[in-house]
Amino acid sequence: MKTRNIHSDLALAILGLLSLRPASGYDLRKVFLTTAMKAFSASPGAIYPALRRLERDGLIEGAVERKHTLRPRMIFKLSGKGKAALVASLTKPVTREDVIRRLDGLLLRFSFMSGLLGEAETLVFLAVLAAETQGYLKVLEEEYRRSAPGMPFSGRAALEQGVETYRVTARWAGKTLKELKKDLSSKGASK
Amino acid sequence: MKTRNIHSDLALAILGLLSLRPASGYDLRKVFLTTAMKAFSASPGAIYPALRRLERDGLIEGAVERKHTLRPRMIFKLSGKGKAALVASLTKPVTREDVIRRLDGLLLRFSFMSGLLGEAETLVFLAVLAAETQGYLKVLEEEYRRSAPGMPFSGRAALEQGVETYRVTARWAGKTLKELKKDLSSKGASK
DNA sequence: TGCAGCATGTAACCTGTTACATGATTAG
DNA sequence: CTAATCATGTAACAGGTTACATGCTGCA
Repeated sequence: MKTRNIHSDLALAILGLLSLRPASGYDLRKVFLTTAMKAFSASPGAIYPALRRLERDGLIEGAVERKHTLRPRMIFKLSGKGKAALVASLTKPVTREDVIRRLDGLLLRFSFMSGLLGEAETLVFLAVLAAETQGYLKVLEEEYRRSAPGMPFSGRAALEQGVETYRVTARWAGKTLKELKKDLSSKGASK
Repeated sequence: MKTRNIHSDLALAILGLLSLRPASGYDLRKVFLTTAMKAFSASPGAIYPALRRLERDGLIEGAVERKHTLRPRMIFKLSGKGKAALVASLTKPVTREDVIRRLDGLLLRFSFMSGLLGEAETLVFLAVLAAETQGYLKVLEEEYRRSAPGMPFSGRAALEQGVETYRVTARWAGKTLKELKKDLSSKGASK
């Protein structure tokens, strides 16, 4: 069975949220408006077309609720195919490119892993993420060393922000990886 | 004179780079491939159409170099109109929305300010950026306090990454603001 | 001779933005 | 009664991605 791949972060976010509980387009909008997922588009012009595409591809299924009343809602839930596509998307290999240009997407994928992937797979993801982030940090630090002296104030400061951002992310990934490893080994011991 | 506004980060990055020195499409690609601006698309399918649009709108001007040889290059430089549009784009007010959804764009704008804006304007930009980042950090921290206990491991960890990222950015903005203020006052004193 | 790098481009496809539009329900 | 909120959508437009395509130049 060929699982269609998910193209955009918005589609991934929708599938992830629907993996937690069924929801209407409006429910999803509220999540995007009121939680830390504000980083995503909450505009109807993005959400409703995305839902239609996901339904067209068989990744989600909509059911009309309160059919008889005058204000029906479309409640969507993840299909088997949708769950497969979501899991496939979460387990895609992590590349340096992803770390540089799509870090948000990587964090989004990670945020949904607990309910959908085993701890071993989550661990692999985190390990690669930590390594690649650390690696890119080194590259950026080296560039800073070379270039900073000749750069104008604002350019240099902006580069500093980039370095510091990757520094905390690398630290965070390392810390989180350790936590997860501890979880795993304590479970292994109690077995 | 109505200065057309710049729509994408890529267009802004191109104009910013051309404000430093004229360059060909290929030169720009190399910058995107080899410097910290890797975060931008370096694909020809993005850069060349963007250059054509900027030229169409009169923001840049292309001149064919080495016309007589068999391998001509198009060297683009910023026009007066382009510089005006760039300055206008750099001085647009900073909103909370920008901090949440387009932080990269804000940093990009900041990175080009030194040569194009006065220190006073740069200072205003940084002050608002610092305030809004700090403000959103508070919101995220509050959300973490409320939600973290009930969240699954990976969701909570992802939220932590967000909090820590905004924390360093807020700190960075505050620190950079202070540096700039010191610069300004020492110049004022020596006058 | 052949390969890496220079230099530019096109086309199909997908997605997001902005702005507009509609109508129902509920709280004050 | 009326404003806010619920709930869903459409259309024009712009932009990026991927993949493909072309031909030159310098070097080994």
